[in-house]
Amino acid sequence: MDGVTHTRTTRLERGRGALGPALELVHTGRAPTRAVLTSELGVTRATAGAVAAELEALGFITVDAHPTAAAGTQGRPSHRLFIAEQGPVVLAVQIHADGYRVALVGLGGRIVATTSGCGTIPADPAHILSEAVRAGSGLLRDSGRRCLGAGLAVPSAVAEPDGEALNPLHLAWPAGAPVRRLFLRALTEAGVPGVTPDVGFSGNDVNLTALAEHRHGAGRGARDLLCVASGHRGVGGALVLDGRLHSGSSGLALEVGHLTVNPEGAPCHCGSRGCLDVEADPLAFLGAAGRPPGPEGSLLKQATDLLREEYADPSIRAAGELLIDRLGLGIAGLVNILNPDRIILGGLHRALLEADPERLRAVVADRSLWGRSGSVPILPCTLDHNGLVGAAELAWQPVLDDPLIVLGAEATG
Amino acid sequence: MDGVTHTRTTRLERGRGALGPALELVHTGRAPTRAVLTSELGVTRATAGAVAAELEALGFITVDAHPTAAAGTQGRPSHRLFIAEQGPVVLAVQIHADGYRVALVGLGGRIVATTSGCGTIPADPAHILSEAVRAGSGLLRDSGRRCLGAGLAVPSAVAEPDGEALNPLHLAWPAGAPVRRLFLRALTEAGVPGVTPDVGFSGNDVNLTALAEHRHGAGRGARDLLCVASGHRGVGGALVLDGRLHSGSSGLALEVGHLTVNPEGAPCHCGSRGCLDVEADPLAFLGAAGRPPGPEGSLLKQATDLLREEYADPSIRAAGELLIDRLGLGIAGLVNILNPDRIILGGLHRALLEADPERLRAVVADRSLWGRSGSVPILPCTLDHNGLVGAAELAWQPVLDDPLIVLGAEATG
DNA sequence: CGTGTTTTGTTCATGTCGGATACAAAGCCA
DNA sequence: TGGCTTTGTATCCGACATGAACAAAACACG
Repeated sequence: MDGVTHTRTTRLERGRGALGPALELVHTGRAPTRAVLTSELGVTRATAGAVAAELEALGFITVDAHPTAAAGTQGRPSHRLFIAEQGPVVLAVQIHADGYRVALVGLGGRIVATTSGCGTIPADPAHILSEAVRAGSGLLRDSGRRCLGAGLAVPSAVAEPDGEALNPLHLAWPAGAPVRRLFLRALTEAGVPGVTPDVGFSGNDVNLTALAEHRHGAGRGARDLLCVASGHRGVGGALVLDGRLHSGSSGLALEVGHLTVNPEGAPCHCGSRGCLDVEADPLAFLGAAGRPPGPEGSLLKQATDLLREEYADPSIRAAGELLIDRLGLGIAGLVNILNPDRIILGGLHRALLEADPERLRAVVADRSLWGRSGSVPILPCTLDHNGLVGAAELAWQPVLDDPLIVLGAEATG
Repeated sequence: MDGVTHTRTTRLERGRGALGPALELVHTGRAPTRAVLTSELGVTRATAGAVAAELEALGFITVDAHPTAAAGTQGRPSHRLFIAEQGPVVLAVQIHADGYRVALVGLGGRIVATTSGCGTIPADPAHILSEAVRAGSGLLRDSGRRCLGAGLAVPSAVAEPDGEALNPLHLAWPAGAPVRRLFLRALTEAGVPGVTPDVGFSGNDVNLTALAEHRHGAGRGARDLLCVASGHRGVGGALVLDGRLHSGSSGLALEVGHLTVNPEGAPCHCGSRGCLDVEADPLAFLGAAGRPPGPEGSLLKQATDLLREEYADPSIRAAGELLIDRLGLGIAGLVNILNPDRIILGGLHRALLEADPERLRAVVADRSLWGRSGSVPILPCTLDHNGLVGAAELAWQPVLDDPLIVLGAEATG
């Protein structure tokens, strides 16, 4: 029927009709049935039916043959749409202080297969990237799935457009390592296919956490989503605007670690004092609690364990409240500048929020300018492996923008 | 029985083809000829020709009948596109501390006619809005132009979605005055037509300055544009992302006045100390210069006159450098958070930049995190009446999004 | 139990929009 | 004057969404 089609994309490219929006609805779990798809897209049943048929033909979804009627509804039951069991995936790689993790991630942010490697990260980024990509390539072979792209998360700000890791914190990597290029080369050498010639995206892990949570977690439905998180050392931030990551003109936006939250605070390597980076990270909490970091477990784990298990201890509680107050001050400043409609917190900050939700919300409300802004919801992150899922989102994005590009790339797993 | 559904326009509305983008190109001066329009839109000559013909039929543009060849070019000379001489306009109103100003603004941000009224602003916003709108209505009658909408600029943060002036600085208005509703009512009573039922938009004046400069001034071509300005008291900010004003989820974004730039500084009404609002506005400069404000001339005028005429005086220079350092600190913080690709300064800050451009750029580069971010261009605003032009942009926006809506509204000036 | 009612899915004719191509027009250059 | 280059236009066609009519699959109710 509808043939091979498709000439050139114009510069007015609107994302090729309703296919892209439809796939995005499926991806974010907002299209459980054809009927919902119809209303969400705002098109006629005819169009939604055609779109669903095309998504099925492309292998993204399956439609149940014999729908069961939901209880208490009238009319003909709508066919349900499922993400295809053996549908395409993307390869996601995350580098962290203790090693790497690789996953195949399907539509809907579903982790299909995952593996990881531990050990100290060598000084040459190419080594660990190659190792991770080879591991991912093995997962791909085993799964028999088609791969549409790959994404990378690193614990560093990533400069656009070249994809250089500017401050690879707590890795032995040189500053400015061209991680995107190295990742691309590793993919090419391992023979990992993709849908576009420039397959392979990279991004700093807090940015990707925000993206993942926006699509599949605590940020669902938010228009302007602010994410603040502290994993190991330092504090990171990210902003999703209208469903797109705002990473600034050169990829360096939301470096929130150097907001001043304690004028008499500790000196920071940025030259100032009392930056969020040194006042509200796990090390700062352990210091305030009078528990110097021990050898076992990451700083984050030590700090969150303390918060979760010993918050009754007055000195721990005092340290927690101190950090909450500092964090709240920083967040209030961000609220005044960005006026997001939701804030989500990860890592240590999630644990702080869960230890005493009211205090943090009160501080933010108190220090942000307008009462209305003070009522912005503050929630904990909810996804596992959200950095990894976020890296996958980067790779999925071109497919969501135009699902038909998969026709151009011939590749099988 | 069937098919009653789907009266409404599709939610996929992409802005009706290439017409909107084409009008926007004309509006921003990037479509001088049909040939340029063709390449800028990325469509075929046939399409661009049809689009230009339609814009001409709608009365937005005129096409010269006998193009003159540009020197040194080969081939058939392209017909030039002009904004129609007697084309439609929008009504722009700006309220400021000393009165109001009204203008008819055509495509391209061209002020076609303007008038103003002086005097103290009465406590009831409805009065001055009515007076201004009546003056604008008179301008419209005299001009004989068709009016497509109206926009309002006020010196206050404006809360969305209701359009309330939260902090009408230096006006006797009550906080929370529903200026959008009052403006709409004044428009209706004066019989000013528009293209949509909810004609009439309002916005804080720094936001609108940013919008105007982005479209027609120093911000042309920037993708992420940050604007910081200080007019009378306090400091305002605004951000344009991808050509759209980012005003936050409730219209309160970029309230940059309460960034801390001097931990030992003066107390601010927000409860903190050393906020940009009280450390880098005209009053702060006059105080630092040892010149208490005099009775004649606005604070802004007194401050900028001092900067422009007496910068050789060491005490004036010292005060200027002090404010530049504080401003630079605040801007550096914003650069770290927003990573814009251009910054423009208005009001006092423009004068500070012009007094010593290198110092400000050096401070920002020094305090922003990455050298690359430090190289962000910092420019002075260039437009006259940029708040007024920005208010007009708000009114033009629906037309730029879909030029065909003018067909639905029957109205003549 | 059969008949309406409601909701969903599909088929087909229609219309709009932009692309592709061929051709015409309007200037340079020799 | 005849190429050469660039721009504008006429015509055809494909892509895609609409709208209406029809078919299908459930429930409601006498």
